[in-house]
Amino acid sequence: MTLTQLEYVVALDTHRHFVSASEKCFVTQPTLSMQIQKLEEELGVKIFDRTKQPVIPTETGISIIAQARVILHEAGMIHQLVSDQNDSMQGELRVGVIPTLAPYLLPPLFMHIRQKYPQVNIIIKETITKTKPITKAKPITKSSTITKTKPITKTKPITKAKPITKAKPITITKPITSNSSWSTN
Amino acid sequence: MTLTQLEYVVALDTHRHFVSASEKCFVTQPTLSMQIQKLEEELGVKIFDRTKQPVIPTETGISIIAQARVILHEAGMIHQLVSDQNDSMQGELRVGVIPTLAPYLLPPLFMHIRQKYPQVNIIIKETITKTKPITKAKPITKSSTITKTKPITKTKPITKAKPITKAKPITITKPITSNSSWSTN
DNA sequence: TAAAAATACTCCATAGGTATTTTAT
DNA sequence: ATAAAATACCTATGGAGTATTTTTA
Repeated sequence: MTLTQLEYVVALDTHRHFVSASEKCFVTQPTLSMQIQKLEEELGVKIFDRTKQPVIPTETGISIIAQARVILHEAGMIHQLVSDQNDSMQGELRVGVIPTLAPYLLPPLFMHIRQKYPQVNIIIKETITKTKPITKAKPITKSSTITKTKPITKTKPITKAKPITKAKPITITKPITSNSSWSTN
Repeated sequence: MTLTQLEYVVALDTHRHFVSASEKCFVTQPTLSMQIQKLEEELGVKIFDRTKQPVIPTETGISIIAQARVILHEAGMIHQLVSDQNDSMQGELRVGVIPTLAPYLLPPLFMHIRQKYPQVNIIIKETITKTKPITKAKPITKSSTITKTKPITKTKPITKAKPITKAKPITITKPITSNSSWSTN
């Protein structure tokens, strides 16, 4: 059993026609035909009744197709899950610190946040104790829209602090996208 | 993304060790290693932190593994589903009919039931109108335990009725079993 | 220095394609 | 007669193996 086979089954159920289904899957009719045959053979059940026109799912076929949809959906969630994890933390994080502590507190915090949530823009405000120490920040939203944030390049306090050594470069790893239905990309 | 890859991921999470995991999957260490790398590459995320000993899942890895388990479970349900459909109807079906109608009613009914629910043992009782026409039958249970039923061979009324022609042989189609975790066989 | 994981290659099983035949409208 | 699905055959991608190197305890 392959995710691809399940895709084909769902496509065929949707179109009830081998040629149209195969086109939607960007493969040829024999390919789709063969893969469905293979799955049927593996499961030991006919999924579609080809004697009818248009093709119609069998009794068991109906439940198999339903389950196939579930699986493909769950499979798609994996991609979803990854991009969520990448994008979930984005926005501004405004931090106020008193100058004395800044060099000690900020660098490790910074490194950690930059690595884990590269889309979070940290804004430091050094203040003295009397003024309101922490500015109310814009909420960090879970969003997939790319809100352009200014890159974190040499904010004042950082330059004063101990230089961040061995900071791993923030690599933008783009997943290899495919146009399959269970891929969310 | 492959179901196999997800299997490997789950296995590695379980054993936290490439060699042991690969053994449980009946493949070699490089094979498992490669497939996990491929998946990581496709998703654009490291799933496991190999710098630690034993290997531990990354932040995102944890959620991916959880989802992988869901998918494999749902995939296993397909096999489950098929055997359910085959085995769900089993037991005895006692039918009482008056002799006059028997030849007309029984053959088509019989064929249908034998084809669809081969594990159902049909027991016919021909009676005259006065006696209780339908014997209370044992409930047809949904069970996976194989209760040995007497094969349907030449029950009285059938021989009298019009011979069942073109009855498709009840083929026991055994799916090609594999010992993978998402296969229920 | 032993293990554990990654690489390098080789092989072959099979997904996929092209051409054609068979089977239904 | 025509469209649809199956079959035959070929190609090539990639899953899996063996051998080896790199790497971490």
